[in-house]
Amino acid sequence: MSKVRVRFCPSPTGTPHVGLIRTALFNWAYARHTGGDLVFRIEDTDAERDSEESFHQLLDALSWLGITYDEGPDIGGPYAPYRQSQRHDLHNEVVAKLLEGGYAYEAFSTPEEVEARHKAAGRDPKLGYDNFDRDLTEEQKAAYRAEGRQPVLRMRMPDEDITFTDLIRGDVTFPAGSIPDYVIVRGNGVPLYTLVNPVDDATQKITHVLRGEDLLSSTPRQIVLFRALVALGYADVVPEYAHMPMVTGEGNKKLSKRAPESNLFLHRERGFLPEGLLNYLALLGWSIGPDRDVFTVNELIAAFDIKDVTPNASRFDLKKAEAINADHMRMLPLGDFSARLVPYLHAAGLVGSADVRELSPNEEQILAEAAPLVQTRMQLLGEAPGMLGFLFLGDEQIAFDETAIAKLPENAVEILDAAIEVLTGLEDFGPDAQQEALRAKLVDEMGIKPRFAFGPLRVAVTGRQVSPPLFESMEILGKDHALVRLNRLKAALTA
RNA sequence: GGCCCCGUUGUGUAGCGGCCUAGCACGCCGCCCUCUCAAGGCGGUAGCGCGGGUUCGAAUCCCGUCGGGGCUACCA
Repeated sequence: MSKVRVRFCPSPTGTPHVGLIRTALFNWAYARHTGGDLVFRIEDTDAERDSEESFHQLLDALSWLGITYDEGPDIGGPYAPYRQSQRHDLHNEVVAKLLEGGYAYEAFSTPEEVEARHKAAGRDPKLGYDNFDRDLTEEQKAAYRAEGRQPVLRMRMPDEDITFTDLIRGDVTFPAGSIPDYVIVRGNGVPLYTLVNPVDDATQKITHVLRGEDLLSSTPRQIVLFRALVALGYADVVPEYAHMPMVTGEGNKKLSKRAPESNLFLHRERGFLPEGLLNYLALLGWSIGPDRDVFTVNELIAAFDIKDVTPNASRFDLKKAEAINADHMRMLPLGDFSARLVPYLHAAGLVGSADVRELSPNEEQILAEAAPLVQTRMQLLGEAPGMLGFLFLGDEQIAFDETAIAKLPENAVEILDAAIEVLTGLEDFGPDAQQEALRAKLVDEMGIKPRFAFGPLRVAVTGRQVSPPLFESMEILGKDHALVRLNRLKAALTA
């Protein structure tokens, strides 16, 4: 069997969408699994909507996720160019051949005329194009031209059922006559996606077209075109097709570009790990095995087969995505985990650089000691500033959370006083020593329940109700700063 | 309207005629652990859309039906 060649061919409009990325992921996983090639092609055929910014976002997205391709606009390859807008000569050449061979023809009818004919014949006016111009004589065409009409080019659909075997869904048949002759070139001479996509797939020797279900119904059209391309020598064979289920949002509507959870970069900003997001996305329509849903990229590649993808649409569930991401955070070696927190801490203004290697010795030390405290307490890297901010801020910068203050016990000041006294006298400021001493005083002697005894200290030190473990946190801050903070809350409460 | 696709707990899935009194994960609820929150442990909640067949036996096969989705552009 010849080498698998798949492609990912987005049009550069808007910011990358998770559904789009899932398509890229499955193409990539299939290529890597089979030892084939992934072609990255930009379908910038629609000058109105396409943007260079969007193109760069696509590159950014793939690079962030580690979805590597073997040929593409930025790295070249044997079937260059990889931007559709640069392949017009080829497209025009094919168009000429298609016309010449009678596979396509010029059509002059306006939509209004088509509709009028349907009505006149008592048919549903919404039926679509009626193949009226199929056999126009040269005289008729000349007459239309004399009126100043610019013809579109339409593919001549055969009067027969079209069946293909979808790798995910099995045999799919479209009855003869259910698809009208469709437009491949606009009146202004610009070719459409319907032409250009199969032509590029053919000339770039794509063997498997793995794409979204929304394109399922355009497949018979493309197969007809492909057959013509084979006859004309542009293609070797009609590729295999697989239509992946849609990713839906609330309700069951397809996830709109508007929905925040569709925006890939928003997930990155919130602190998804690429491997976590990839893992979750792979779960949308695929599973690695009966009792498992967390896996590495390499495990995905080893196990992935497009045939195992389910045909039913799946809903994007942020909660589950975050849970999967949390698992990946815990799988990270500590050093790696720490390093990945840095950009988020930096974005919040807590450290001087987004690069671990450029942290100050002090920042580096705090991070090294604090990271293990929070690795099981976070689902997203973006939670780091909230969780660890108090360690990087000065004592005076700690803002006491209002609801945290409100929940403090009546005798908070008394507790703080006792704690200050106990801690001041401590030689060993390690967490065990702190705990032992504080428990003896607050819990055993004063008879306060642990959760109330330590609450005020937590608020004093971190400003919040929820934080990393208290004693370890105070150890990182050091005795002096811890005491300053305890006194500071006491002052605030007695003021 | 026409054509096509899809239908297992709230969500994602496993299931491929008997292993299913339907498994796993997320979610949700409870308990344990516990300095908070997590993590971890234990337990609970909830499903084969419906109706007919075929079969000794159906979530699994067939038909119908209902429901959801996609396409139906000189967008991609």
